[in-house]
Amino acid sequence: MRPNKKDELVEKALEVFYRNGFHATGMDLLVRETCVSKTSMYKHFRTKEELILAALQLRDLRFRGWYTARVAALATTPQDQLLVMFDALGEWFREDGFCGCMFVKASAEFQHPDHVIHQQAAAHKHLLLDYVTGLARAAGYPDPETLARQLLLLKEGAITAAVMGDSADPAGDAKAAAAILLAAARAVA
Amino acid sequence: MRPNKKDELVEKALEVFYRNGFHATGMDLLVRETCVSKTSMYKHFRTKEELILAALQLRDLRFRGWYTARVAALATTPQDQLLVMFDALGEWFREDGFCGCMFVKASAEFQHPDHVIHQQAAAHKHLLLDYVTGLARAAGYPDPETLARQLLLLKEGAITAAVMGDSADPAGDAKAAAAILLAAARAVA
DNA sequence: CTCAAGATTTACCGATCAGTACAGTTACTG
DNA sequence: CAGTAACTGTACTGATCGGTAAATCTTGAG
Repeated sequence: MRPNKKDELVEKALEVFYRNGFHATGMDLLVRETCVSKTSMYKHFRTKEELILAALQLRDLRFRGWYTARVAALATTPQDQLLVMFDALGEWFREDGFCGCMFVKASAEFQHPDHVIHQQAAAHKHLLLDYVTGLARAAGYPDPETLARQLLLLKEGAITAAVMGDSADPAGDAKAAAAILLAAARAVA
Repeated sequence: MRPNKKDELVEKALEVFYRNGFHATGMDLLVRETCVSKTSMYKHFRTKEELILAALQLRDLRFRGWYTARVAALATTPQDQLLVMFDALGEWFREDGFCGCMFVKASAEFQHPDHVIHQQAAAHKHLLLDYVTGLARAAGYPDPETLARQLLLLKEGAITAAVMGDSADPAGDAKAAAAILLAAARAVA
């Protein structure tokens, strides 16, 4: 049971779950794609649910890492970062293989709020909210909590729009709206 | 084959799919819940996919009917309706048994953009966009298309937030943000 | 080399999946 | 009443679901 083997399994599972969905992906398929036997798979993860949770955790770390780094690269001041977070979003939308937010999909497939998977998905969103709230506070806005929640509404809405194809440039729409909200929030200060 | 029997089946399927998910709901369960034999079920709908499409169509008609009626009841002018659409949204969130947008969930479970179910889900969102664009145009805003797209970002984001529990009152946050966007759009005119 | 301990594979479990063959039942026609 | 056409219920199909028992292979110690 090499420790890196387990990571490979999670990696592959993440990819397949993201592309295929959770219920629609059977353990047999995962076993086939990872070139590992079923028993070995179940040695690493006692249930499918455990594997899903591991995949979501990896996704959370990776996405938040990429996203915050990208935002930091695109702008230096918290004020500007609140805007370029929508540019980073647009880059994500245009990536090959983009098909929505894994956590939204997870909570859609495991709907019950008490379900572990649903809660882990919600936790990811909460961490993102904390991140944006921190930016808003650092930028000196009054009521950074409300501002962050509203910016996240735009972000989540843009993801949905990107998946459902309502708009040619959902991230751009969101960024324009965000600029208005930011200006208005600043005026109140 | 009474015509109303088919409607009952769609009705029940809609409820179970909404509560349980699509892949997670087997035809056996639906047959059990509708008190109809499997053969009869497959007489009305040749495949599960056909049943899902019928359920989505009913949901589309019903939700848009309810939503536009509720908005019309809460305000008379298009200008005010663009705001109270978020009050109606909040009422929906607080309904018993609310568990997100059926079309978002459908497109999450049937991800491929070419899939019939995905497209039918996208069509619903497009009809809603047309509705809001119409309101924005009637209210006399310049660039009603962009304004409508941005308001819908807030609406979709609020739905996600309501499902994932980021916020105590996502509809209220969205309404406040919408008010700012509306004022800014008016100022440009 | 021998031999035990751990990891891996094969083959399988009962349950459930979407979908169907066929016999039985009903209801309308003459 | 007989005949028939439409409908319904039972019982089943092969495939796949998540998960496992027992056999096989690998490995390191003595």
